[in-house]
Amino acid sequence: MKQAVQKRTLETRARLVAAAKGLVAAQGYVALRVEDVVAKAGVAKGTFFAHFPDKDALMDLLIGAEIDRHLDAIADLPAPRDVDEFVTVLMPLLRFMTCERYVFDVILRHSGAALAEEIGPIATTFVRQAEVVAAWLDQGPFRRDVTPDLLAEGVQAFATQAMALHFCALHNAVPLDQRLRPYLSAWLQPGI
Amino acid sequence: MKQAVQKRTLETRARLVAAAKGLVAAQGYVALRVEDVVAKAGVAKGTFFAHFPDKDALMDLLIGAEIDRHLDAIADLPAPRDVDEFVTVLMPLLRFMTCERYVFDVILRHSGAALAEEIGPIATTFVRQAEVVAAWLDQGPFRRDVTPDLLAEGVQAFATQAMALHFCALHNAVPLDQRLRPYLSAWLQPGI
DNA sequence: CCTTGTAATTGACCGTGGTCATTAATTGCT
DNA sequence: AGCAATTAATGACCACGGTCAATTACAAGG
Repeated sequence: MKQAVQKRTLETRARLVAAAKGLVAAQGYVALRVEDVVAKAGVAKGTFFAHFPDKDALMDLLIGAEIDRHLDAIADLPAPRDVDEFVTVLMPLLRFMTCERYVFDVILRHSGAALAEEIGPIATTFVRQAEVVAAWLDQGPFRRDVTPDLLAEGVQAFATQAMALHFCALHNAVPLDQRLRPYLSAWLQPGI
Repeated sequence: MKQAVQKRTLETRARLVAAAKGLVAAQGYVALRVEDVVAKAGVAKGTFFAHFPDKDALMDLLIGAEIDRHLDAIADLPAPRDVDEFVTVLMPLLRFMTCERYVFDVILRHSGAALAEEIGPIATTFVRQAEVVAAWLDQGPFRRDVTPDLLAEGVQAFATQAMALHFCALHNAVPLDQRLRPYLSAWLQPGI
């Protein structure tokens, strides 16, 4: 006896999303409160959680949509001919991803990876880890070729890395693209 | 009229940390509640926040300490001679970092980077992004050599990437080390 | 040993995300 | 239209991190 989804349901959901978008446009993502969303949408709090498992799911939706818009703008472009072009094309997307610390955190949480920040104990351990690793690499035999998929994953890894470092107090003097370029040069064009 | 730090202060802090460690050992990191910590330490809730800016700071401390222990075990070892050894040596640390999803999130937050997960809207955009990038890379002129520091940063980026993917429902069938090896091969030994 | 200034502690209180038993609206069926 | 079954909406309630004005413990000077 499965019933079709009610029109009312879609309307409510649309009102919630619209309200959320309005509030985000006005005050940014961090400041978004579920209570404000339901108030603006004119529904009860419980209703929100009947439509979204939690607040993060709404954020996922909103931010995901925005990322999609950027990808739409990128997808049709001709393939970049070098790293500089590559980075340039990617920048608008990366700038959105780093428009707010909170946004980046949400993206991390809903994606899956990370690197070096403030200067708490964990950050310190990362610095140490970097030193240890660097010492190893200084004396090992290393370096040749791979698949596009693997390369693409690598680009994501380095982009994430660059963005993460961008939020680190000690490093955010360097602009994001300047941070990313050497990574991508080394990854995409080793030995040049 | 600056006064020396009181012995009482150190004791209280030590009791808080000890209580927290005990609770973590018993129930893991996610389940840790500030109220439980103060109860076990025998102090009021406010006291906790006189010693730590927030709960995350405590987590930072606990997890950072654990990471340090792993680095201690690693630092004195002879430099690994190939990627396999490299990965093997790194694994205990990475396994700790991924022992709980929550732990990995805390590390991400206190470090700074990320990649591909569950399969919400954002994850979808990451897949798309990967496709777009892959298509580009398929036809561009790429590849050669760099500094140890940059290499170390790359290792961190790929490790994070691998860990992040490890939490992704679609990918966690592959063991972490198997995921990491191709990354590091490609990054450390391009063209081989 | 009191006094006085500072540091440490307390716990009632708040904000905000999330739950759930109850109530209201819809739909399908006859 | 009337009835039952299902789905949507409600809002009082809870959990838990975090705050802060008030209180207590401490240390130094007289």
